[in-house]
Amino acid sequence: MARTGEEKPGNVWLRPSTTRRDPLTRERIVNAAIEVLDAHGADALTVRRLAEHLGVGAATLYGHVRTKEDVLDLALDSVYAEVRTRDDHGDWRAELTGLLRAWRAALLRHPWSARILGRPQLGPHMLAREERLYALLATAGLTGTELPDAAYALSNYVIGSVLMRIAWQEQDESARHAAADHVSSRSDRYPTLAVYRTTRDTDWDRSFDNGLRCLLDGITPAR
Amino acid sequence: MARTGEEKPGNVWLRPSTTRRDPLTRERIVNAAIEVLDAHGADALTVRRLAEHLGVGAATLYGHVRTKEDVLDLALDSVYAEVRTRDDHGDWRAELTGLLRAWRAALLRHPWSARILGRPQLGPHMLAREERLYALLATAGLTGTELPDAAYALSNYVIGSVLMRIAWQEQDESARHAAADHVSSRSDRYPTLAVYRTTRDTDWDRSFDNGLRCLLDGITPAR
DNA sequence: ACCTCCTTACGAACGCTGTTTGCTTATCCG
DNA sequence: CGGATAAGCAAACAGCGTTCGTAAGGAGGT
Repeated sequence: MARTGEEKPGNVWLRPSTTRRDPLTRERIVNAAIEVLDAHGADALTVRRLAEHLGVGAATLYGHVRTKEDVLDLALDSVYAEVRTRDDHGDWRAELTGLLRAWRAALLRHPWSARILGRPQLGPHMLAREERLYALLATAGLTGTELPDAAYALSNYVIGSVLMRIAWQEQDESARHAAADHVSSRSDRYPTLAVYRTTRDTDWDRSFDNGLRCLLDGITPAR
Repeated sequence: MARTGEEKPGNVWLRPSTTRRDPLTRERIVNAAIEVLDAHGADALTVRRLAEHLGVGAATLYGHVRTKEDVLDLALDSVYAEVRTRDDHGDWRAELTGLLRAWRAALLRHPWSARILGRPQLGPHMLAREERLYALLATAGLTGTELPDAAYALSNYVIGSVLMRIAWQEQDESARHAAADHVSSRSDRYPTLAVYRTTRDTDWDRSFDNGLRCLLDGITPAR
């Protein structure tokens, strides 16, 4: 239809694009997925909606990705890309704290990540973060099984705190009140909870740092 | 049809049951759900399959439960019922360790639980477990914000370790090998991982206990 | 013994979901 | 210009959670 002799100079701008209107790529799919996830949550990401968001038919996505789960895995690794792995404080302990805080913060910025945390991650950014974690623990002087054990403990702690935080914040104000009432109205059965849970407009970040400090204290090798 | 004059003595045993063949209850539903979940995993639990397992139509379930998610929440609380909350070691620390180990073990016994951990739990058994946790920490001498902070840290750690363990064990042998190869073949990019991850036929229980010890060391109030 | 009430059960349908198939369409190369 | 090659996609499929109107069957009054 185009590209004939009657083509006039300047028509480049009229033709859709020299290469098929910007080609669908895995990267574009993942970015669009993250936009949808951030804007409307994990449940809102359906193949059809994602395709629509890309101005594309649903079946087209399957040319670039094998399943929807693939998209989620890629999206999560993209979140891990936000974690700064180099950040020189000199002090290994300060740096480790920074790494884990950044890890947690990145996940909290994308609450839908909680739904995907429960499966093995092997993406490059995720592995880069873990490499950094191991390297810092080595700097700290850990060796043998102590090192993976420490990495395991710290990872568990971060993952768990993200999960609980998101679970708590994703229910609305009224549900939280109802939960608090539920406990305090059964103070006979839950006496200790009734006392301490009411004081629970906690500063999550401070609590996280506190627990992390405890862990790091325990992990530091005996001297 | 029955119950007429032609009814003969002894026929009680032939009639289905005096009260409608044992009535469907929320409890029966939850137990059946756990059976299906344990036997075939989280994905296999569909409303129709659950109904079939109960010898009942799918729509019937909605007379006893508002949504499928309700069933999952109830099932998870049922798992928490397996956690012994009283178990006198005298020593608070030993008891706390026992409680958290039992908590983790119960969840690991039902790997589908990992899919549900990411939402607020308010069931009676879950609350009983948490009350026990708070009570033990109070016994340990914690007060003020230290107490919920410690509970938070310990919970995070348990939840996280369950999640990671299940994520890892749910992929088959070949996938685990592929993952290990993937890392060790990129030892230029992941030097520390390549060294320590290969030694990773870890004893998960020992690692868990190690981390827990670290946490408890850090949590114990200064004297 | 019959009729009525009322709880309980459920087949069928609705609007979704992720994924596959086979055809159409657009671009590139000779 | 023509034929090859790749990309895009409507339609269909099987299955999902959930709703609705209807049917079934024991309880209680007459």
